[in-house]
Amino acid sequence: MGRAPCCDKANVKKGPWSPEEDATLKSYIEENGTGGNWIALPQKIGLKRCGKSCRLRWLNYLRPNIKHGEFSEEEDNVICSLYISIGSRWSIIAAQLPGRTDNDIKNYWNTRLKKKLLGKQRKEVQARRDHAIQKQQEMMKKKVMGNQETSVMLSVDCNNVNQNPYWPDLAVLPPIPYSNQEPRFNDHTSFRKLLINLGGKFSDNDHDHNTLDPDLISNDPQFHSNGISSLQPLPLIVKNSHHDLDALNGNISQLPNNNHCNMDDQAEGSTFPGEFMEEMLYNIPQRHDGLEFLYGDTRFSTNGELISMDWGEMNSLAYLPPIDSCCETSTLQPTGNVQKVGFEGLRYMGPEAPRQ
DNA sequence: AACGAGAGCAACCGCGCGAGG
DNA sequence: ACCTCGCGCGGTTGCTCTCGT
Repeated sequence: MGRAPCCDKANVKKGPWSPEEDATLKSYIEENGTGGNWIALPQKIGLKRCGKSCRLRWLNYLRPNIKHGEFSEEEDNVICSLYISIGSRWSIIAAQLPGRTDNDIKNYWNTRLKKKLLGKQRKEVQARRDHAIQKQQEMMKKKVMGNQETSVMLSVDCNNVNQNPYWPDLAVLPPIPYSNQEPRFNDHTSFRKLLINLGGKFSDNDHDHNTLDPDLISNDPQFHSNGISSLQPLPLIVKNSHHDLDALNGNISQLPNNNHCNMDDQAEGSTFPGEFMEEMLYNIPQRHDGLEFLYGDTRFSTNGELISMDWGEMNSLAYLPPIDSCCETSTLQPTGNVQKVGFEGLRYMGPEAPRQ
C-alpha cells in the first residue's frame, strides 16, 4: 500500500510552466498569499497543476528577489563550507545565500561545483604522474650509463621521493583507474571529507561568508532525524600536522584555531577550489585525511599508524565555534510578502578557543 | 549542416515530519 | 494515542541547449 497521491495525477498538467500559468500563480499569491494550503490553491485559481508543483514553481522561480545566474566565488565558499558541516542540507545552505534556492544550489553543486573539485584534482594527479614517469625515465637512462655520479643522483632522487611519501614509485604504478574511483566521489561523505581538508576557508577574503547557523540547524528536526546527532561544525584540520594528529586522536584541546584554516602562509592568494586544492593535495603532509577515496579511509593512531575513520567519527571531533549574529533569512507570509526572519547567523569567526 | 554526447537546469517524485483533529 | 493531511526536503528524471565531430 503506497501513500495516497497528493492530487489527481490524471487531471494535472505536468512539465514546463507556461508564461500564462506563471502570471496567474504569481499575481494570485502576490495579492492573496498561498492561503496556507498549496494543495487547494491551484483549484482556487483555475490552474491544472498539482499543489506541490505550484509551491515549487513559486519558491524556485516566481517569488521576489530570486537570484539566477552565475554563482560568485564567495557563494562557492559558503556552499562548500556549509557542506562540510551539514552535508546536503540544501535548504539550510540556501538560507545562508539570499536569493538562492535550495534547488538552485543543489543543481549547482551536482553539475558544476563537484566537477570543479574533481577536475582540478584529476588534472594535477595526471601532471604529477607524468612528471614522475619522466623523471624515472631520465634516471633509468643515466643508470644504464652506469657511472658513479649517477648513483649519487639516484640516491638524491630517492630521498626526494621519500620526502613525498604519497607519490612513491609512481612510474611503476599502473594508471589510476579513474572510472573505478568515480563512485567513491559520488557519495556525500567522500566530498565532505575532501572539503574538510580544504579547510572551510577557501579564500583570504571570505571572512563574512563562512557562515553557519547552529540555532537554525539544531532546531531543524530533520537534521537529527538524518542521523547526524549533533550539528556542529567540524574542526578544520588542515594546517599543522602535529595538531592534526592530536585532533585525530581526540585531543581537540590541542587544536588552536582549528576552526579556521589559516591560508595565509599555506596558499596565500589562492582561490578555491583552485590553487589551494593543489596545495592540499600535494604539499600538505596530512593529505591522507579526506582523500580516502584515493587512498582508503584512514586516520592516524597514536603511534602514527593509519586506521580507518568514518564520517561519524570525524563528526564526533567537532565543536561549536563562537557565534556572530549577522544573518537573516526570508519566509513567505500568507500575504505574499516576504518577511525577513532574523536568526543567529553562525559565523566561523576564528581563530577562537573550542567551545566546551 | 547534421548528428550525437554531455552539461545544465526545471520539474517531478517519494518520503519524513509536524500539526491538527 | 492514533490517524490524516499538507509541507518541505533531498534525490532523481528528463527536457533543452551547447559544443564537438
